[in-house]
Amino acid sequence: MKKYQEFKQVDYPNIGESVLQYWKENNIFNKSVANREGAETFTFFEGPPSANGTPGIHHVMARTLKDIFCRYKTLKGFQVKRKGGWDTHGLPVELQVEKELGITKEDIGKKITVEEYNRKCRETVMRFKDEWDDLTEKIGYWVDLDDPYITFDAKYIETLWHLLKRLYDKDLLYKGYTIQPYSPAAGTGLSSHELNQPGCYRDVKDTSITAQFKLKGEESTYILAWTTTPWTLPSNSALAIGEKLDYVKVKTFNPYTYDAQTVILAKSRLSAYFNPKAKELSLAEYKAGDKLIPYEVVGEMKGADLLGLEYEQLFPIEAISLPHPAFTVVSGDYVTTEDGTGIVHLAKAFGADDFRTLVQNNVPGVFVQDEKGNDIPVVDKQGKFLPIIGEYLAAKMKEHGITAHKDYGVNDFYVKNYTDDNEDDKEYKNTDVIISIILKNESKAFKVEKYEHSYPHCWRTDKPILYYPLESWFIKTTAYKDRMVELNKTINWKPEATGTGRFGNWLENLVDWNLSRSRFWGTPLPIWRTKDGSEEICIGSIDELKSEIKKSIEAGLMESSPINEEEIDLHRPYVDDVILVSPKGVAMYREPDLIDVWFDSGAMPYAQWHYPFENEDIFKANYPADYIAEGVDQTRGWFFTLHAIAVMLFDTVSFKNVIANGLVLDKNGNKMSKRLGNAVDPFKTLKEYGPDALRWYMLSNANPWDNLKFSLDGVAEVQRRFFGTLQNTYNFFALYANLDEFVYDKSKSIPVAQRTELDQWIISKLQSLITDVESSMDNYDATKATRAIMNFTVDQLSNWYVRLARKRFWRGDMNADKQAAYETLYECLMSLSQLMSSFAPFYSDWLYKNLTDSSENQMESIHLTDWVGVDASLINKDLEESMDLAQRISSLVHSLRKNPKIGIKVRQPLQRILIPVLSEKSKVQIQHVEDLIKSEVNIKAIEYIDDASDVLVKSVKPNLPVLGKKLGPKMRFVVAAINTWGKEQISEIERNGKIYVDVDGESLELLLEEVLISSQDIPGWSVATDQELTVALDVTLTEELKQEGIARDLVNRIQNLRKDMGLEVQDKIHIQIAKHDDLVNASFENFGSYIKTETQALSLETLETVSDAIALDMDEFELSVKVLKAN
RNA sequence: GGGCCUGUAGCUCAGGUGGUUAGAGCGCUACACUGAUAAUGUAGAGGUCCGUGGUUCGAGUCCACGCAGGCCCA
Repeated sequence: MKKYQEFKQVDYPNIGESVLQYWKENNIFNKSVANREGAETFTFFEGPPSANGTPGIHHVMARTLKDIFCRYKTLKGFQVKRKGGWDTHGLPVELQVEKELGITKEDIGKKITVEEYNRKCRETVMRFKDEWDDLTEKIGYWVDLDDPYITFDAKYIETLWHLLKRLYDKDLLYKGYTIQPYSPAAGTGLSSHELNQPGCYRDVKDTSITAQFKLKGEESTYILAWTTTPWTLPSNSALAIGEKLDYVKVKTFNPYTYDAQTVILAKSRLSAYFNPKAKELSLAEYKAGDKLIPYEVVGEMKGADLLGLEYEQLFPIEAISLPHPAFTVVSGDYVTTEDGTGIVHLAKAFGADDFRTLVQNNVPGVFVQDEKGNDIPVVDKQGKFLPIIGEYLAAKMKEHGITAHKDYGVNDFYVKNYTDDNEDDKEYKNTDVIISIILKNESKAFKVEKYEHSYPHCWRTDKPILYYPLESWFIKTTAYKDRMVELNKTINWKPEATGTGRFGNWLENLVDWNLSRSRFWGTPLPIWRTKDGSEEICIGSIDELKSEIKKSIEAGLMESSPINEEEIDLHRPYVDDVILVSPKGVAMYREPDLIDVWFDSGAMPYAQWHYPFENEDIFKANYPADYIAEGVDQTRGWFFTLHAIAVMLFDTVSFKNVIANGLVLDKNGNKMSKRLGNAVDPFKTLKEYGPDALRWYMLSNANPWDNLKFSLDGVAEVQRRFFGTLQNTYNFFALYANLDEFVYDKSKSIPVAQRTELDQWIISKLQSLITDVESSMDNYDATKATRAIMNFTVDQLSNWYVRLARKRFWRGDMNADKQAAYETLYECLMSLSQLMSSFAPFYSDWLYKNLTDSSENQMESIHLTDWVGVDASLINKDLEESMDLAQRISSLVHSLRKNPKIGIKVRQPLQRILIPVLSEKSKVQIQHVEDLIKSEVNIKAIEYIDDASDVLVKSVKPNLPVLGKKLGPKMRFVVAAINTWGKEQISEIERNGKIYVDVDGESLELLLEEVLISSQDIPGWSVATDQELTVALDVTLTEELKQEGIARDLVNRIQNLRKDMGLEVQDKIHIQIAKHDDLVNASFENFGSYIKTETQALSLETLETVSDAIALDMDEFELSVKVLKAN
């Protein structure tokens, strides 16, 4: 019975499936958590995905990255609870439902009730859960899928309400407004997502005005500002300049009224406003009506010089006059001179930049008061001017005799075409045009023209949108900005720059968090208000809601509770039907907004455990997280909301270590998309390559925080090179271990110190590998860890250890040396299975089982084992250096042998190599591995050349890093001098430890350690060198060497014959050979026993002739040979 | 427009604190090995280190300005 299973070929996908099955049947994941009960916790937070779409290959990346550190920490002895989660709210779900039902947002409440709509959302959002779970399992992402948190769950929402109330109680929740895209035609705000719908941005021709703002206290001097939205001009309350930009003062005439005037604009915009042909014209000779308007630059200044200048309000309407510092010049960092005048007109209500700039400068905006005393803009929500402006414009039309396609009443001044008036009417004039004409007539317009630009439109009504102030609820994150910045510095970000740069800068420029969303499917804002806004209540729990409902029913405001007590649902429409009663006995209605879904996910550390209503102990043991990982696109999303809530409410970080991973692109570096057809199907890839190679490829190919150019060829390469090599190594072990009936038994194993140097070396290398993997993983660097494991497996273990030790496994019967080889290889494979288990969880477990099937005290799975750390006593750096020399020397000899001038194949033994040694130490180091080198490159002896021999030629070069610090600019002279040195100077510095060099008449002392001495040549020999190492090869072929070469050739040919005959490794043979020339005959005579041993021949006969012989091609000649299988 | 990331061989990527001749794997070419064999080894060819300036005795590495691609935000 075979102790170690052997495999002809390996079906990696099948390993994945069968190991997965085994895990399920034996509950391995649960055990891996349960086994660590009572141990220190390592906390991981799952950033919830949304299951309303199918998972892609990038999710394999993200989920693998999450998985590996949890597995690693489990091995290290921590208990790692990982609760899965689902993100279920938000616009994408709503849009998908609307698409499927063929409805729009307007239809909600009309064609379909909110109740039905939300039920549909609830169904849709988990549609692909099964597919997600399937992928999660198949890639080996261990996370609790049976009891995940779900953001639409009433308990989950209850925690959110609790958190919101805590914010409310700290005065961090307030109602304000912000400038948002708004569709007057649809009467709703638009999300940036809606704005990014194809076709939203359209090229339109709008009337643009360069308006003239008259400076106070100066005669006819104007600042020019350009706008594509003239209707915002009545709301102007400041002008912005760029402080570093250059501006000019120009004397000229108004092109419409021909009045003499002085204007100010950016210097680089001169040519856009003035015809160069007019430059030579004299101002004095100008006559009103002349087409070419002369101009003269009369002053120049920086933007900073303009700051604080005051000007007259453009539309002097009493009701909208403002106190100082309105109508002054302020600084705006976004001002450019790409178009316009380099001066930007600011209207607080109609631009986000405008709003921000004016708030920063404490400049009031143009607003009027409604009946409640609230500020409202002069444009109403239907998109038309309030009568207060309408009256003014209507009066001005009359005054200037302006006629249009219709009679404009005070309520007709829509700022965009929301009326469906016929724009093709010859007399058609919109509000922008009317404003332009008024300004032209009043000498307040410098230039009016049609301007084509891209402007966003409402995707539902096709009408242009407005940027408009909308009411919103905010979290006052700015109040905690400094603390957030401070605590962020304690977070270990991978990569670091995302933490300091992208996230750090974001925190530095923090604005208050706009929580409000005007939608249907999401967490409702738990705030109820009286109609006049004077009283309000924030509800923080279901119990509180119930008791407030009770009060309200008692007060007679509701007949019964709209909330189903049996099955509590806190969504709309039920909460909207709840009317509460204020302390003064007034009815309170819920603020209709839903909250930003990012609050949902940012609250998961608390809500996943229904804290503080339940599970306080679990929460406390698992907060904050030790580790999280998500895409870098989440920086201002999940990473921020986690951080913000934690800092504001708990004064702590939410996570201590975080990896922000990059994107998965296609192999050409393009974004993957289903539409373009370059998306990689994860299920198909898994089926073809299995989970381990896929995971390994993704981790090892590039750092996770860089974008990954995903290529199936890369996966195949990992599979072949790494897994294939490892599998070959295992198979090699299994084949011979089974033949020798070797079974690993630690208690009987030979102490490492008694094994060969090769064994000691690979064990030492293995310890170094463990150190590397540990430190990489402790530093959240999986790429380094996987690369180190690969290098060890392929280069050290397989291509050096196994290759050199091969014969020990198959020659002769079981003995101590053989046992040591088995044990060494076995120990390496066992260690590898644990080291790689985090990254390749399936294959490693399978390997572990194959290695331990016949062992008595095996664990059920590698994932249930304890981490076997480094045994420092087994590290032998000296030996590692020796072996490194052996590898390099062998490589040099190989390169010499295949040099065209020499051309002697490895099978032909050679007498000796010569190695110059500069110190006794390096000589001893090489001597340690002499036998290995000799057998590897097939030479009989190594001879050393040291100072005592006169054939050694040394060379010297400067030790630049050392000398540079000492000499600085004198370096190159000294370097030049050193490069001319010969034997004499070298021996002088070696003898005295120093030497003097003349530079420019100055004598400089150079020390021995400031130069590097190496041997580079042996006169009369072919040498090969690699850095300080030099090897010479003796190519003399003696008779005996030739005979041995022939013998080896024969062995080689007979081994081929054996294989062709289909013989098993242990089969014995008889050999008959026909005699050839003297050299060949002598070879068989002298090396007969060697040939017999190697080929497992019982006899070797040399005969005059051999019947039924095969002609063996020996390159230079042929031999008649017959091989018979022994009985 | 702003912030951040990336740019090194045909491809995928390494290249502490600046140091003489910039590395690995894949691919390619040649050779070798043939009891790990649908494997493997060795060697070779292949580079304006995105560009331009600067700092320095010396720059792939540090600084500035650009270019190209990407992400996020306006």
